[in-house]
Amino acid sequence: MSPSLQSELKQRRPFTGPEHEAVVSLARTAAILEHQLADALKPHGLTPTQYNALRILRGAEPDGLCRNEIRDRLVSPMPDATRLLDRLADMGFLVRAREGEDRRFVRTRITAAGRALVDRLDDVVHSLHREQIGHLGPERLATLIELLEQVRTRR
Amino acid sequence: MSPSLQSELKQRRPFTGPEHEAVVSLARTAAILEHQLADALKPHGLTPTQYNALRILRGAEPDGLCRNEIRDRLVSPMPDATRLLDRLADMGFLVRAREGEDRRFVRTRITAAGRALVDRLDDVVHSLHREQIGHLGPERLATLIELLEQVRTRR
DNA sequence: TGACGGAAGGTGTGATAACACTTACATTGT
DNA sequence: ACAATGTAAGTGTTATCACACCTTCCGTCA
Repeated sequence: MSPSLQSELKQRRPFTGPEHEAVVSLARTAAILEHQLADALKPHGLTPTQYNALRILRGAEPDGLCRNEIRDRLVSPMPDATRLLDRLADMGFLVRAREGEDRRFVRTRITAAGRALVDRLDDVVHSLHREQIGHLGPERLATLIELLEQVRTRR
Repeated sequence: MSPSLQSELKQRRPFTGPEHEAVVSLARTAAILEHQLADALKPHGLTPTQYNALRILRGAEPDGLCRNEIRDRLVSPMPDATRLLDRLADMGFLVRAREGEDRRFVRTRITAAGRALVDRLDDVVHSLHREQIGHLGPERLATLIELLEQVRTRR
């Protein structure tokens, strides 16, 4: 067991096992990184999830996406994507319209303002990422990415 | 770049670099694991953060802890620990009292009911952890733990 | 001693997330 | 044709989070 996380959390008793420590370590690391992202985005008036949604919509240009498709592509699963998009629409960063054959679908598209904002944030977020995790270097980054994928796919 | 996460999120354009992929991968993996934990705890009426707080208080027996100490030990940083503890107090899982010399401190202690609940949840959570991440085996777990610690400590 | 800064804790309020439920439309089967 | 089922989206409500501000209390030092 690594003594460091234990002392970080000032836990008296050790973890019940390496699985425990790994899951807690993963949760804590992700929470710290996301908190830093939230701080970086706050001056621009976006939350991490909102930024994520706008990025998804930019990537889906020029076709746009329906609500559930956006929901499924979000990094962290979110019910109630409706009101997430409502807020972004209120801010003028996306527009929605029922169009096409199947009238159940609402096509959501990023606006010019939304695209400009996301483009502007690219540098901010990219440099944050480098700052957060760049010190690992290519080799350890590759290992980390591989391990995380193995966690998700249970391989 | 791993093709898998890209296809998971159905992103058309690739990540801007390994740092980007690693951070997104970390966030997504942690979100999935936490969501599973939330599902496992829901039947017992606790959120992951509440469970975390109760675990901390159990580990701090018999002295208890003050509010800020609990806040700092939480896996994911949380302002407003006051009302987190309020809810747990309302449920009868902890008690608070001003005692001791310095009257600014409020000592928080887990109750018998709270302790019984956390004890009962130990098995649930432990088997969840094994299910979530046990397939990696000791060696890869150790590597993962080490890498995550290096992310946090920027080494 | 008493003014001040800092720390611990709490409160008010708005924003966000989570959950159950409802509406609208499309498809399938009889 | 039309009821049954399934899917997309939205709504109502509650719980929780997050921020700014306030109160109490301790320690320090002029």
